[in-house]
Amino acid sequence: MANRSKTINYDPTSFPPFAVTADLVILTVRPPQLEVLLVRRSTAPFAGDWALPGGFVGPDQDIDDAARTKLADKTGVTINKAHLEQLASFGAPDRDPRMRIVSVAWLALLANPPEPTTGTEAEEAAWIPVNEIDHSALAFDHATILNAGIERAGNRIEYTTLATQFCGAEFTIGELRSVYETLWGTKLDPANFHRKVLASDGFVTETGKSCSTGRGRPARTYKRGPAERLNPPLHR
Amino acid sequence: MANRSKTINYDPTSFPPFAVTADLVILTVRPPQLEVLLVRRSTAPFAGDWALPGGFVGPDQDIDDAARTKLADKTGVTINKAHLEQLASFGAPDRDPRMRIVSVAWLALLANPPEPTTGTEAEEAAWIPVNEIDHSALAFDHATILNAGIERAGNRIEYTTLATQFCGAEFTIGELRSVYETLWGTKLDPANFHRKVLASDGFVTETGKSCSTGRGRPARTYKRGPAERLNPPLHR
DNA sequence: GAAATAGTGTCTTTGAGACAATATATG
DNA sequence: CATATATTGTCTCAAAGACACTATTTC
Repeated sequence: MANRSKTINYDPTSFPPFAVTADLVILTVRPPQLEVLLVRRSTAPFAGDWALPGGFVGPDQDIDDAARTKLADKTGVTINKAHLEQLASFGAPDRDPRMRIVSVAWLALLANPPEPTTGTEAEEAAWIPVNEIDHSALAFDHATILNAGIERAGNRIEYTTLATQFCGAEFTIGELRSVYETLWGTKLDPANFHRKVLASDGFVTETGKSCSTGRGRPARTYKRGPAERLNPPLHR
Repeated sequence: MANRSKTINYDPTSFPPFAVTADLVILTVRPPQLEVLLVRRSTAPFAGDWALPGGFVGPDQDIDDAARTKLADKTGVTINKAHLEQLASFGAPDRDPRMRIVSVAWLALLANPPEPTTGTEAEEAAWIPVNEIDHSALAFDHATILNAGIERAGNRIEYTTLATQFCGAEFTIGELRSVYETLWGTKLDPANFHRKVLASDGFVTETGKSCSTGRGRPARTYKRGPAERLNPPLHR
């Protein structure tokens, strides 16, 4: 192969190989907590530490397919029921002590996830509230990746309708509001939030039904609307 | 190494290696045109086609360092004079016919760049107006990457002060406006734009000087302010 | 003076946010 | 009834955009 650069001038097949992994920040909202799916590592390095679920990308596997597969593998949730987007790649030379590994990180947003399926694997997996996580105890550079995922999720719901991905098929405006409050760590005015959501074209559509949530007046329920972008956006 | 997944269950050192490249979308604004730095490939595959500048990440090289190095190599511009951020990674198995290559793409924003330094390389390099590019003629999946870069740049300048990266050290409000108009492909009201920029705290700071731009009343000049985020944001 | 660009003033509309008021459930 | 949540109404303030107007240059 010809050189493509003066500064990096070699045959890439001649040096120790890179491996590429797909690592996932899988978030769910259980008000008032934001939770992330973590696995406990059973082997070195970082044996016993919590880590993001992830795995190597196969030789003939598309990188998004690796992410989708891992998501289904860990949560039993197929891609049509969740949101999955690429987050960023992390590739410091020493981020994994075993070999050179570049991690392509993904962000997944999920509603009402089942308990993690540890069945076929030796690893322990669990939903952990993000504010209970000791970031310095996460394996590799996963604390950095987790932070990037949480920040991205908070930003996304400002301009897109993705907050509904954290709700079931039918939900109340109050439930949707608690998603925002959880991700943003703020309290929002119920009255103003209500009006803004209904005014945002295509954000939610009425089901015609109501549901009692325990105390208080029963709320009307809604389902996801056709819009993907929020117009106008919501502000923290 | 232990298995980290049921679905992907092998020793990554045992399969044909991945290579990782850093590919750059280097943009500059020469009103009324947005231009990108492309190199003409001299070898197969895609010999003779235009491609994004890029190169392999070295075995012990941080992925951002590979991007910084390539940027300096191609433009002679050091990182302090430009903005560089990670865009996304592209890793379809067949995106490069030679071998498995995952590309980490980066976005660079530059003002008044020198002509590309083709000196030490055999490759032809040139600034090409993006609306003159035949996307189907770009090598690999670089059309996709280029589009992602242009879209990202347009979004970034809504919420951040990065538009000033396309201006020289001192610039007029009109020059700044033409950056927005070029990236967004719209015309903005000069009066409202002027007021909004000056009202946005820390966006620009006065130099006290003026400059004549040919015809019309000479404009005051400004330099970049301390702010990184735009408050309130600008809208298209 | 005509044309061009810079910069200011002002009015209208829209959305954000505070908060009062009403509606309907549970205990 | 007290309390809690849902939903509607209303008022105020800030920002967006339209656009008239003034300022200062070149030709």
